[in-house]
Amino acid sequence: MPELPEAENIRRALARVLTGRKIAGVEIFSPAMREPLTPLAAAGLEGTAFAGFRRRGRYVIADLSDGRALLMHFGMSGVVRVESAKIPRRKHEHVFLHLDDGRAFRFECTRRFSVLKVCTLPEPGGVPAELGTFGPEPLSEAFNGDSLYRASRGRTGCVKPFLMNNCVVAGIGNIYATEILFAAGVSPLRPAGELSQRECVLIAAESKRILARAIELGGSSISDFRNVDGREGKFAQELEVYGRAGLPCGKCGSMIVSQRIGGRTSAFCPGCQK
DNA sequence: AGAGATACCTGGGAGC
DNA sequence: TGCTCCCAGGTATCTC
Repeated sequence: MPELPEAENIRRALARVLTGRKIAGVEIFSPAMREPLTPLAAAGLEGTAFAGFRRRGRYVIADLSDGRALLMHFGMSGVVRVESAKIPRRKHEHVFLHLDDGRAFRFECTRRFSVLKVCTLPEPGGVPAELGTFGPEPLSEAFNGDSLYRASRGRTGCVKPFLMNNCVVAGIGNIYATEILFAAGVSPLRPAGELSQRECVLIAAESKRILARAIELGGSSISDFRNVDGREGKFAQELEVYGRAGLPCGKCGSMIVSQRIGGRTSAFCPGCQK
């Protein structure tokens, strides 16, 4: 499903094919999503152009020529395509933003966990209010072992939900949190506040390495910008523990176990992760 | 403030 | 075969 690396690849692809392109019309087919789509139709988007594309965590922010922004989140099944509006609508395509060249920005979401909404920005280049509490970007210098160590002090909850908290670091989801903690050799059950500084340095470093690698591999799967479903990204082949419960660990041979932590399925290797 | 539970939604798979 | 049940996922919102 789309996580940060997939959102980054979607951002890059949209920037390539949509920057400068004008919206000619809005067509909504099924308004019910995480937030209703109906306001999109009344937002007066006709005639505005896509000025640029940014990303914050798993959100992609499309800056519009009128100073507003189109905020998008892909939930767990969101897919965007830019192709002819004449291609018959797929079952779960909920909205078309018609473009001035006969194509459409087509938003598909099977499980309706996605977000697509128009936002005002607090200042030019700022982020919509709902993203204001987000912590640092994992690939930025602001996120490092020291910052993670400081943020974790006093936290009694498990490290895995801590790492998945957008306010701590933006955009790390279940799959990548699982893989990062395996690579760092840290059990997902460890209380965040008990991590050593050295472990925080390792977790931050592995976060950057794994996310950068996944962005690199995700890029190749969407070259034609048709199918941006994260499940088809090549990083899936490099997962070491996620989805491998019951199978032997590739490093030590121990059985990978699965446990619900913070309401999420978590796979880890009891031999490698302490 | 922080932690945990829950609702939202659909398709796919397991089990009967 | 068809039915029911459960699970997957991120986030907002609720309670404690």
